[in-house]
Amino acid sequence: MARPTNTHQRRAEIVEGLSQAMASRGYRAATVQHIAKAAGLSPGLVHYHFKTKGAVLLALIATLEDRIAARVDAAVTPEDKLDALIEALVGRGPGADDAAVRSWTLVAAEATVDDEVRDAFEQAVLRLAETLDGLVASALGCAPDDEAAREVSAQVLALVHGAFLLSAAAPKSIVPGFAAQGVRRLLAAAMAERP
Amino acid sequence: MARPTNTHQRRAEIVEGLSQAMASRGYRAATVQHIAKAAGLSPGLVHYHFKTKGAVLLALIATLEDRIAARVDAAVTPEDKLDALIEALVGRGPGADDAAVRSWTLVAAEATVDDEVRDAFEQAVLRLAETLDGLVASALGCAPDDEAAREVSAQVLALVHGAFLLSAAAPKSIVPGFAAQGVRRLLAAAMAERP
Amino acid sequence: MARPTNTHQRRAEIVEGLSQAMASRGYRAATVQHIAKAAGLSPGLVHYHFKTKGAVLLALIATLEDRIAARVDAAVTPEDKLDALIEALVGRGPGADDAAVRSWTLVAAEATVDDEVRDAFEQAVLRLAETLDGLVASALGCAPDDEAAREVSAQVLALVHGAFLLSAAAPKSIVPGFAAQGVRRLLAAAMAERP
Amino acid sequence: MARPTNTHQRRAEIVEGLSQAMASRGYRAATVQHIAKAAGLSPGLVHYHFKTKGAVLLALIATLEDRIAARVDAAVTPEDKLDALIEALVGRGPGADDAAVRSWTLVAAEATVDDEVRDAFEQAVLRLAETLDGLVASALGCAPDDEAAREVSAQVLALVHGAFLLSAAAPKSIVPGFAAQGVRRLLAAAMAERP
DNA sequence: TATGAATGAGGCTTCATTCAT
DNA sequence: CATGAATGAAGCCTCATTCAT
Repeated sequence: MARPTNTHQRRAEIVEGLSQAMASRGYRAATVQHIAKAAGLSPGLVHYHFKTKGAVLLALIATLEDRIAARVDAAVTPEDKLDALIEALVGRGPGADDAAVRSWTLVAAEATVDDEVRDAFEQAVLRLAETLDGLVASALGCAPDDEAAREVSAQVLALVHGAFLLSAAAPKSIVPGFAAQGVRRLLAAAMAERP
Repeated sequence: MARPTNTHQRRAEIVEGLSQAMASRGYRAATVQHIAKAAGLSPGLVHYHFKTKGAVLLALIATLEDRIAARVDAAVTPEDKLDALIEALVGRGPGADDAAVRSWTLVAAEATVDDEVRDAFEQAVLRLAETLDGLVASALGCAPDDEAAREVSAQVLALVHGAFLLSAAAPKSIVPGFAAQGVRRLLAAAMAERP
Repeated sequence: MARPTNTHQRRAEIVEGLSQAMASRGYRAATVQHIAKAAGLSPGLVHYHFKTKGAVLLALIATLEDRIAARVDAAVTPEDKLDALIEALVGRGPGADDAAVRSWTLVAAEATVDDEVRDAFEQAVLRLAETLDGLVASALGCAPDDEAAREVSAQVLALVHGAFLLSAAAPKSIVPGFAAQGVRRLLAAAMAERP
Repeated sequence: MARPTNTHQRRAEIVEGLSQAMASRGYRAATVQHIAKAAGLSPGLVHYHFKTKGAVLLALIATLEDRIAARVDAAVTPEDKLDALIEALVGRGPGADDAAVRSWTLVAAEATVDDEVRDAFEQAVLRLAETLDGLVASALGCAPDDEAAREVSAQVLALVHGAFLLSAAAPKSIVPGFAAQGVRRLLAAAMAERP
């Protein structure tokens, strides 16, 4: 009798709309109008499905994290998983989504400044870091909670985030592929340090 | 007779005001009122000295770059200069200015999204990178335009930027000092690669 | 065969929903969503049964008036009827309905400002006043259209409405029971004035 | 050097604008646009001088209370003061301001529904009630904190508020002057009750 | 009848910028 | 140079109402 609900679908569309809008103008400048237009919806509908614009951003964080995790899960060996995680964060390889990677960085920037966003982003990063710890430990041949593994893991995370930030903010300062190579260097040095 | 111009001083105060205001709220949310209040001035005066809010941001980029360069210049040996550059970007060591480092990251985020800011930020980064190239080359014992040196230099830059981004956006994901150690690892690995 | 119409029931539920919603937020802030939720219905259904939100308010006025009249009718002697009327308007006694009394005052407030509501509210008040005229006249022992009776009646009405308005808007300014006593005073004074 | 401040004057104009706008449409329907237009100002300026629309309402409460108190103060004998207070609340006599009296009732209605407004309105009513206590006590020839005096005072307040509410919401139900006579009746009855 | 998604007008508020003083 | 009031465009959000199902 009643209409079938399409809330799930619509919410996904709106989140995608934010991602598109953010990618080209940043979060603050991405107006609800922009989001709606990018999703092919009316502005009012955005607020029908999300209480506030901020709520869309939180949903986007969850979506991006899921997408990254999915790419890691799809890989089989630890080496492939490590590559997949890096590629997902740097935006290369199959399944690359430029808007998504740009959004991730812009979310980080917003997290710098908004408490609620920081909390959500931090949790997502910590979950990714945990995954990364295991992959790095496997590469180094040590336990996942080994201190060295965690340090390298954090450095890899920083390198990768910085690489994308610079690639977006100062494109001429980077060269394609340098991030992946940097990760290899970090791992190599850590290996060499081991007794 | 005419009172001495204080334009230079005022502009510096306004730029510093933006840095303060940005540090706690980001560029977009830092209103001209906030800038003026942080500088102890009236809002109208901001526009007397700068045509637009964007112009203040461009001035801030120049100021931040100068400050970093000054810290590098103050160091004597190449090793010290390298440390100084890293510390300046990560916000540690003497002369550390939390607002300045936060501002630098937030400028990077804005550069991601605003063409004019990107141009200015990119130029600044390229100049810093050039300096860094030399320091890295010196550490590796090769020519400054050696490809390996430039790659490592870019990786260092990425690592450092990422470290600060994460320290601000997901503080729990990082550990103090991990960035400096990461830089050492990158250099060590690069050394090891050399024939 | 055709399913039995439940329109009557539904309309009553919606009107009651408005009363509930108004009681806690006022008429303007009571959204159709609130009304529907309070009635346990969907928003669309409100507009299926009522053309506009204003139409629900008009129906509420009629309902409230009926309810007051019913309490008066249920009483037997003129004295009891008078008490019943006052208690109904002040919201005490058996059958008291806090939401209903609050709604009545809020309807009065809306009547102050909306022509259509004023017309409906005025008619209802005039009918109640007519009843009250008779009861007061009976108490005073004079004809229902005696000028003194009508004046006292109007004063009683004003006292009672003001009592409830203040009890809702400035609760600390009133004491329970003071309104009923005030009515007695008005009647006593009027009695004393008679030759 | 700087411009002389006109904040005080502007705030008063805005408050008066709200009073005008409210008088004809109620508080909720009085938009900031309406307020600004009634005051001959631009909408943005309203928010330059008041943080929110609600803040203007709070300022209006204070203004209305002051105005009433001023009329009472201007009278000399207690009898005159009592008359002045009643006339001020019912909106008759010299200094009558229809918009102000309508606003007072509409403020009461809003107080019914908004906590912050209720607090402010309640305080204002309590201060007026205290004044009224004294005047009634003087009329009855008893102490101002005599219980009877306070009861009568509250009844007078209720009668007067109700009278105005009805005069605005159901004009046909009232007759000019009935409120003042009602007050006299309340006082007369209270006198008669005294031993 | 009933549902709940969808629309679009309009409300409150913010803010870069201008300008009279 | 300096102040701070003033403007107006634009943003986020709400909500009565409509409509496909």
